[in-house]
Amino acid sequence: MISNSAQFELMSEFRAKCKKHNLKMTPQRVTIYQELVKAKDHPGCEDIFERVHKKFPDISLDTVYRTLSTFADIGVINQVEGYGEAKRYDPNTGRHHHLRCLKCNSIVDFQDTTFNNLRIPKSVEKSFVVNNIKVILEGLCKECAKK
Amino acid sequence: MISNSAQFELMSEFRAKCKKHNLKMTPQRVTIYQELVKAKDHPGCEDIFERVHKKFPDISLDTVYRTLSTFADIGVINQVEGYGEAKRYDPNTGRHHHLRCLKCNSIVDFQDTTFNNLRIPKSVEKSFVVNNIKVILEGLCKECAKK
DNA sequence: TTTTCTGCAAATCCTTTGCATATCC
DNA sequence: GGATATGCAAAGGATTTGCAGAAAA
Repeated sequence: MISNSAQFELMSEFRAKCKKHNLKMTPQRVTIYQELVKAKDHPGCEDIFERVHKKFPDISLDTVYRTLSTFADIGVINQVEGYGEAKRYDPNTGRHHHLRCLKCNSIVDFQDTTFNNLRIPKSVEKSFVVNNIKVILEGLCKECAKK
Repeated sequence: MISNSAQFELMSEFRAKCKKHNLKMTPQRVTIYQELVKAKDHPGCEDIFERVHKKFPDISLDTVYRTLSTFADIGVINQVEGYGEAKRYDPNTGRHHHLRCLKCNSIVDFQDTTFNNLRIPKSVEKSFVVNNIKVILEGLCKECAKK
């Protein structure tokens, strides 16, 4: 549960970040953000739309799409797996890790012994059967970093 | 570059796995698999289709979709980020990690100090600007593991 | 008043499905 | 010969886009 003061703080941060990026405060944006903060299930656009729609029957689905995308752009929220992109496949079924460029979407394999030997935390073992550990480094590849 | 003998070995493994899962060997499947093994770019369905199409002009796009999906099911290849699923968002922008259930698609946050303190490998630093490290444990959640 | 956002509708992209025919074992 | 795979066409789901009117700064 989030305390009232924490919620208030989140809300001011949100307003500050919007201001910084010249985003106007609209009731749609506020409602969507509030609904997001409550969510513990890493919801998709449709999920958020359904929840927001109860309080705000006139909101349209594409506003939710646009808003979530904008929020992610300015770092108010994050996108998680999946990325809404097309499926991609890897013929290398051995242990390895990925660099993922956020700009050009390239994925490059790399090896690292520390990452290979990560142990599953005890606390996780009790509630989850882990098949595999993925380590993904997200950022910019050499070419994209130049620009 | 993959040596001829390594390529031959991959091919026998491939045939063995197909046999085990009662998959027939068709020229489409062989061609798709060969094209995949050569790929270093974690291609999508459309990519594979274009490459295969040059050698095999009669192949259809949906065969490629079906085949790649089948290959992933039997573990001949792996799906990587993205998963072809809808976008999902996380209001928690702080450091944390994810458990991802492969069956029900739930994503649950967890904390772990070891994972929090992973260092970016030196070899990576030279060729990549890392924004964030993601650790994702994939497997089955408690409910799905029961079945 | 100017810039930005929203809702609507249409378009686009990715993926799956049903079915008849062709192919593999 | 029997089971399975393929190609075609159509459907389905997710996401984006253009545009005119509405709302925020």
